[in-house]
Amino acid sequence: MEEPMAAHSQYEELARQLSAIGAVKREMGRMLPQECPPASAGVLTLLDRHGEMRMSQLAELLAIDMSVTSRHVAHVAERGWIERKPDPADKRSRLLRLTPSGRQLLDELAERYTQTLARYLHDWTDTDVGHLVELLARLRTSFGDCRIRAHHDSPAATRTPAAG
Amino acid sequence: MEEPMAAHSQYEELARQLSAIGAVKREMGRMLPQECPPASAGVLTLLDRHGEMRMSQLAELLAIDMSVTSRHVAHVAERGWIERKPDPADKRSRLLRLTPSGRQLLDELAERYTQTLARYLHDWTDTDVGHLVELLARLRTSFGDCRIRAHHDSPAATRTPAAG
DNA sequence: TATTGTTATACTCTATAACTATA
DNA sequence: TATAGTTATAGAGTATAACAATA
Repeated sequence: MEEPMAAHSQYEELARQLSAIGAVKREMGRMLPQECPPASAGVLTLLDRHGEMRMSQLAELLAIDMSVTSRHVAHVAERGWIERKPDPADKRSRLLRLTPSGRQLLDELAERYTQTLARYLHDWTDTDVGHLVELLARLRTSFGDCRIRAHHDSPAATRTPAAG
Repeated sequence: MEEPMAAHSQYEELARQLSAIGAVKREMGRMLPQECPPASAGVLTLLDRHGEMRMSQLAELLAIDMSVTSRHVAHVAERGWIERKPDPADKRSRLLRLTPSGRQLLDELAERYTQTLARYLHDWTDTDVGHLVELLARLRTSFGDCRIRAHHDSPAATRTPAAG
């Protein structure tokens, strides 16, 4: 028997846990190689999963403003991990794509992530990890779906609201 | 049938989800009142739950360096949300305690958190929320337990390593 | 006129190191 | 000598606003 819209007694506790999970994120970040901050790893991972894309799409996937995305992309491009090609369909756009060097770095990242988590989560079952992954993904979806309509009337969400 | 130490195929996915959960944290942070950034809310919440404590204890609970804790504490103290009393048992220490004003702000925070989460998680059951809270708490524990031994030999973890 | 992407500026959060005052 | 706490400095991350180039 599930109870949607019930007491909500655990909302404050969830807020607290979300606030405190930053410590775990920071610890994961310390495992990254030099020159590759967490934000860069995020860019590379998304380009690997979703393939070639434009800045605006990447900003949407990262759920951060495009101005911030632009900086992160410049960082990884300067190090040769991605390439930026002009978009033949729209000369304002640039198409982002992983380079072989970037893919090699991703292999390194995957190994470090796996080693780190294997050490910290040695007493977790695959089922536990799967549940957590599933619930985190669902949490992001629940927030994301609302975010579109919540802030402004514009459907493009991760854009600077353009002058006030 | 659970399988501890199995394939670990979902470790990369967990790393990705942890990286992306920042968007949810930021959205929660936007619901906070002026003058009260997320870090201040964390300080107040912990003092409410654990009662009067010293700086070092708070830093340990926040899982951040005491120098950072000092800044956050100064911020909330300047606004009258906590008071810092000298510790009669150790003149170097200061005892932190919520003020009535701070408790009043906490009531406001709880209401905002609850309203925000009730809106975003309207289709979640209490069981779902409980699972997520439980798994996040366990994740922090798994990382925290390792962190003590991982960095240095000293058992006091959240302290600047004192000169190199 | 609107949109894509970049850059400048400011703010939050964190870590390191140097410092003080006690212990 | 070691510890509790503060402050100065540096670095990562993000948001807002102004801008250039193109649609």
